[in-house]
Amino acid sequence: MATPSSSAPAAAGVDLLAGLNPPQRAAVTADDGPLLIFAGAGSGKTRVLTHRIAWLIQQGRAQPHEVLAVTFTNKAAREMRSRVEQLLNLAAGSIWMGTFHAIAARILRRDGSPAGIDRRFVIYDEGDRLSAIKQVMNEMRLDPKRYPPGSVVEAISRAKDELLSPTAQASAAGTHFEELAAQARVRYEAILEQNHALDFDDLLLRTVRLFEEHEDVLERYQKRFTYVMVDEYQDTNRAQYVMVKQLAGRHRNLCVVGDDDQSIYKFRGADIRNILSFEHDYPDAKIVKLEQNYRSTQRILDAAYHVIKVNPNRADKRLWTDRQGGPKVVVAQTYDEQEEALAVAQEALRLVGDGDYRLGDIAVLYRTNAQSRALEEVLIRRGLPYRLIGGPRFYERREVKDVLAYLRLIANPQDTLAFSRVINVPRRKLGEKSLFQLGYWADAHGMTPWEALNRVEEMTGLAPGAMASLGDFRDMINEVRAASQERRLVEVIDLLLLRSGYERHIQAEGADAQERWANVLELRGLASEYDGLAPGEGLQSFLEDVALMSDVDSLEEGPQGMTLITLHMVKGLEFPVVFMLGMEEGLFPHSRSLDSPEGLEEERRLAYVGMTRAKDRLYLFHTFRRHLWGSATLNLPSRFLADIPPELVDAPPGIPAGVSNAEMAPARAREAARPAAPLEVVQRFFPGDNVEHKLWGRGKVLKSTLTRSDEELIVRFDKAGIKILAVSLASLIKL
DNA sequence: CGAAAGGCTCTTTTT
DNA sequence: GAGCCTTTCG
Repeated sequence: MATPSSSAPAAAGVDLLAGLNPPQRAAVTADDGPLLIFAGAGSGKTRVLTHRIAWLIQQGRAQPHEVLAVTFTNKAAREMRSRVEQLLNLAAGSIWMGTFHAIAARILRRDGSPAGIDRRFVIYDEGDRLSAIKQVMNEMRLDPKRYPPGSVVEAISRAKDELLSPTAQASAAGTHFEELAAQARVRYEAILEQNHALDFDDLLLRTVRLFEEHEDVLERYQKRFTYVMVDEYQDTNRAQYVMVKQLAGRHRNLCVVGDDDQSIYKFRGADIRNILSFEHDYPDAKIVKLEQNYRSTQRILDAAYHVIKVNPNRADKRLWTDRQGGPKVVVAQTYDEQEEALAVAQEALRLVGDGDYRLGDIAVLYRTNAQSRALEEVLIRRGLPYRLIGGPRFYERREVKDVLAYLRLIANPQDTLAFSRVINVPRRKLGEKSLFQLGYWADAHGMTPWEALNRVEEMTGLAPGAMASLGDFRDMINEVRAASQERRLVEVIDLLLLRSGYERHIQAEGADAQERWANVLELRGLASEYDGLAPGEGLQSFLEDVALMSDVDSLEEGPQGMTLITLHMVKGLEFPVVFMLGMEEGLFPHSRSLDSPEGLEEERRLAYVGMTRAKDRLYLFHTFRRHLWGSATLNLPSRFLADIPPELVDAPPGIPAGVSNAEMAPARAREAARPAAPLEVVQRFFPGDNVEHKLWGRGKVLKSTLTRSDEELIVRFDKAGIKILAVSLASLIKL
């Protein structure tokens, strides 16, 4: 073993074992060799991981640069680094910490050339990848309606996760669609190649291949990393699994931390078997289970346990805590999503009013991003501050992508995707014809569009106006590129925004001009952090970081305001008060998950993740009726609710009853008593019909829409105004 | 050539 | 309801 034995004298410094419980201590101080830490929710996982890293260094078992720590978000990596630095009171900059993708990118940039990878490769994000696939499908004359490009992307991505080569993918194809996807991939890879680009999956796949085919490279990394730690191991995919195996192959000091009950990313290739079969892969592995929870009350833990324990094939474990008792879990039904939102607002205000909590202590979780809308409307109307996590993502906004595309083109003229994104933004009077001409000419001469641009004067059949326009564009990019060699990144961006006309272009946009410009400025602000770097280098690493950035990474400690967030993104966070909305069959568990047992199991884990975010109070809401993509649906309570023992649940303490204002208050008792709506709906009302409603009096039907299970009316009442109502619910009499 | 309107599909989660 | 693509119109 390359490291000093574990009997090395302890270096001076903090007592790293103080305050740790016995299993935590065992994990931190474990001897060399494979180590599996089952870390339940709130069991101090990050603490154990950081203390172990610090311990290894403090004990002299490892130098900082010999440690590799892999996380799933940049944020987690940052936090881990700063905590290790705190513990050791030294700069831990030389520890390799980062996401799988960031680490792979780093390796490929340094050592990818033997595998034919250009040091200056660009990273294609989701959007880039999609447009490339669309282009391919266009060439293949595939109808995007029959074969959704998104599904093709998905299929290719899964194949890469599984480390399948294009050939292997083709022979593994079982359906016509999969065959087409495999074919599309071949062409897609060619485009990537041509653009010196790698997509997310490539980062992992190419690293694994590099290690397979160039043993000397692998060996160097194996020797270097005497200790490898992996966080969230339950969410690793095949490629990540193999990469870890390779890197830790020599010293076998592999420490993985995870919780099979919190594996929620199967849809993007995560394979829960990676953690469940760790013992099988490493028979000499030491296993530590962290089951003491430092977050929630015992009631919340018990409720969560009864939901998760239904899953077969889970490692046996159960969380416990010193925090006995606590309020019961509140389960409540509201009439619809508006009332649900009102219930959240009201209860939040009550909690804050009582002085026990601040709004920042409260999180509202939901299954799908679309659910945040009803909530936002209510919160805005009531003037309650909130921060919405997710939704339209910063790095995927048009203006952000435009500016990034410009920067990419400046950094790498071969990036044809960036080229085509900005060539006519803002408009440069280039029509389809001119651009086709350019592309055609480039192809014919085996050039990239940019190379063709450099010889635009030789092109025949190009309108003089277009030729001038293209020439101007080329000169402008060249000017900014020249500047990028000697000026700070922010100055480069300013010059770009000015000279490209993009600034004027954005400002000229109507309604959202301000917001868009604000986003551009925010990007500029992010770029300013790279001003310390050498010109050119700043641009390079900015693009690098941005490509691997996600929105959770910038999730700051909010000073105030409720947090609105999806169940997926909330993993790893905790809040004193948690509302989970839409606990309904079809929504959660989501209907798309119901066709396979594995899908349902994953939904259940998602429920478990959500429930275990709560420290003190947990509210589970479901609605009787919900607008789902257009029409109204009547939903049954989620099966997960039924799994919670009644003694852990509080009857709704009048939450919905007090909430509904008169106009949206169909008494819940009445609803409950009503028989389920018939499956076959017959239209009973027609525009023009005069009707009478118990509460609202007389009115005239404006519109009737049949949904699968109900008839929905828009009625103008003489006194109460225009209302939308469901025939099955409203007692409506035809006059 | 470009903007506007209309029609279509798809609505789970995202490093 | 939204986004994307196509068609249409100026």
